[in-house]
Amino acid sequence: MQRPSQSTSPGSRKGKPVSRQVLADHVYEELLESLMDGRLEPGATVSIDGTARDLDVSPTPVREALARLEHTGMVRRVALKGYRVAPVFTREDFAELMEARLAIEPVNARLACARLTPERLAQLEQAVTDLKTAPRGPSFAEFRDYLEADERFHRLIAEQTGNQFMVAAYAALGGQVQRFRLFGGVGITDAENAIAEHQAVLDAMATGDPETAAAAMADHVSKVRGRAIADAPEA
Amino acid sequence: MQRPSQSTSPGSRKGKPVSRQVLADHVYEELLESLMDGRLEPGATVSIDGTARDLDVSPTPVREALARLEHTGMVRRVALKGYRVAPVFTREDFAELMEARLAIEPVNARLACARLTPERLAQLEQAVTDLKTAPRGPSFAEFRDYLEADERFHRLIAEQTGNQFMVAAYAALGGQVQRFRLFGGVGITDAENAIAEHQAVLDAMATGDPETAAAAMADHVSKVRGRAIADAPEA
DNA sequence: CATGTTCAGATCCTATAGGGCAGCCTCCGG
DNA sequence: CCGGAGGCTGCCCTATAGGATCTGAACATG
Repeated sequence: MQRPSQSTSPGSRKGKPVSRQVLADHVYEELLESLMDGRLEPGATVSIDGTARDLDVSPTPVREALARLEHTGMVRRVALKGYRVAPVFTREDFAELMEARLAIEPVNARLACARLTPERLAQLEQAVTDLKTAPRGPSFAEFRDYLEADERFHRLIAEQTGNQFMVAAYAALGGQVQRFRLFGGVGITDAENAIAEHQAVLDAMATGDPETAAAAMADHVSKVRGRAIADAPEA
Repeated sequence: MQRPSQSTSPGSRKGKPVSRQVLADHVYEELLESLMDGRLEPGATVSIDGTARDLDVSPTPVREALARLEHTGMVRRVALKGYRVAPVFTREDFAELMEARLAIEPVNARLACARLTPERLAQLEQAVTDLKTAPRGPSFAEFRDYLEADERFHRLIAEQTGNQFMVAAYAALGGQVQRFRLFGGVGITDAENAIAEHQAVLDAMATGDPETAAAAMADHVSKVRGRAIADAPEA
């Protein structure tokens, strides 16, 4: 067994026991990254045994990781048939996703605004800065950082609400957004507009006016929806 | 192995292949019911091996079922330590939960109102009727049906939005509500008021006015919050 | 009495084995 | 040429075994 067998070195006595991981956690993260990066295309089957061979583990941790992933909507499971990557978004799916974001994200912005600390504000500013400086080339590897910064901005706002349930509700949506941008045919042609809208949200939150922040977020999500529909006229 | 070995009888040729289940599904439902019913109290450890012995299965399906349950927030996992039932709600947790419901459920009511069919309306009416007729005795077994009808009413509205993401967002909250009512010290002292508010939501939806329905739902959730805080003054 | 140590049981975690089912390919008879 | 039977392979699902780790209690020691 190639178990890491952590802390066999007798020297580091006070080695941080921070959230020790097990194989299933690594498999989960590996699969999640593959899904986010697009290495696993929509509709592709995710074989338990095959994944286990690829990652050089037994099927048991893979099964556990996939059971968790199923709840995120990234993969779907059919009993006795196996797992497969969730199919591509239709335009209706995208409309539903944006409808849900419109219901949740402005509320997040309002709540986050009320309990904003300088430290958290700095994190948001960093995200917007990363958004501006990230390369936006045509290949995926080139705008990977852009998407990551985008998602981070929204996730930070959700976390800053301090409301665990709003975080959970957003998490049920957040992963889907990035996946859609990979496979929905919508690239980042809207980068300039999106950056300006993110900046507007950030400014409103820095000002400290919750209603303005909520309005800015609603405006952003609404415009993202409009641009995506315009960019991807096909099904 | 006591595998069901479905359709070994040669007679039934076209036996319906209705969503074949596996052991992990049964274990999942069994654990979920135990959690909802309160047989598993908050903070109690859920041993993988022990549960496997109780249900007379091997630990593998139990592990898969618990991995799914973890994502619902009903149980928490610590690596190399095991699973335990999520702790009791604090008053802050409850306030957060109601805040999240206030953000989501009125939107659900508005969306559901727009695409209401007679059949779906009948389902909602049935839920309200069940709410009125369900016994409301002091013991859990007596108001189990009441809680079930309550949860069903809200879930139906979420499903009637036709928006899979709103359903997912609500599902992240729905289970928590029932659990809180079991352990939060709040019984169903508010039954009469709650029934009237549900009826108001139903009437508004039947009328077909989305904004009135949303307002009625917001009013209901808001008042539930107020009553719960009044009923449970302790931590 | 307080404190550190040891040990045993329970538990988690992973690997491996085997049963059963579905799809695919080949082969053969019409 | 074509359709079906049969074998083969891959996969899912569950059980079982064994190593690693944690917990709690008994016990020794200052």
